Amino acid sequence: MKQIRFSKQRKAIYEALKNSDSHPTAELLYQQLKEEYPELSLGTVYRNLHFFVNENQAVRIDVGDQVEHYDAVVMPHYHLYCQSCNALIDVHEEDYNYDLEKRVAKKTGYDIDSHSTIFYGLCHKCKN
Amino acid sequence: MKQIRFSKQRKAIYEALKNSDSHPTAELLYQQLKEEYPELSLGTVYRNLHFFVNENQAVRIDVGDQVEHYDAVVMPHYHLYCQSCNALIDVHEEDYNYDLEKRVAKKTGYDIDSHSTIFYGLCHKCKN
DNA sequence: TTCGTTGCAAACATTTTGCAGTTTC
DNA sequence: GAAACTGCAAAATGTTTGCAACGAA
Repeated sequence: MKQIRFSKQRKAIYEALKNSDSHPTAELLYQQLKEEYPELSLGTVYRNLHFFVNENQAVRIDVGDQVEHYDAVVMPHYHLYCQSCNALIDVHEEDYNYDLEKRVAKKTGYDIDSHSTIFYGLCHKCKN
Repeated sequence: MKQIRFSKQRKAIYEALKNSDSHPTAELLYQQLKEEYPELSLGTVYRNLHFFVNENQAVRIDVGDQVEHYDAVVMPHYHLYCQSCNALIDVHEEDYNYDLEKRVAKKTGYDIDSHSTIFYGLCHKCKN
């Protein structure tokens, strides 16, 4: 049984992630945290983000822009990816459809754990 | 107005993609085509896949395994990504929900072009 | 004191790109 | 013949990793 330690880097990375609603990448968190922890390394950010995902303290979101986005909100929800400004935005207004998973599992015979749905389009700013 | 030319490489890549139902990556198509076209280059495969996506002759599917998958079936449909064997499989049994897009567009005020939903779980082989 | 965690830098994997030569129309 | 396309190889990008030093419990 592996012991878990809470380094100040780990705490800081988690706080920064939790306080962000922009679904930041490792690089973004790194840039942001470097001001307060100049000795911080990008590898540490990656390692901790993976650690959080493993511990169910974060989820990874892949929208197809070649970078991993992370979210400390682990409750399943949908996202909009703005094709103009590349923002990744929560969609609170539509409930995550667990029923769809059950229905597809039944119809297909696959075991289904979860699903990810991402909307592509334009955010409020960019639609004008 | 840019003229389009149909090189034998372009035709071969498109045929290979169309005849595959495994949602191949550029690398996979490259390996497969190299037998018949030993001089083929990976860059050409990438360039053509991007070309097809631009021309709406293919779509890119991102499942979070760090590689781009492509599909010559451009009609929107869902996919299952098997977390055990990493296969990417079509889900024909559930209709693509255009209504969801409309509903979310209305509720959120975003312009929505499309959405991607990927189910994560286990395929028939791997669930046993 | 132990061993989990870090910083650093090198390695790795995937995708993109510049350029000279080739092919399509 | 013009310009789109290719092959090649180098560059760019994003992520992972080995290792010695550090630090949390």
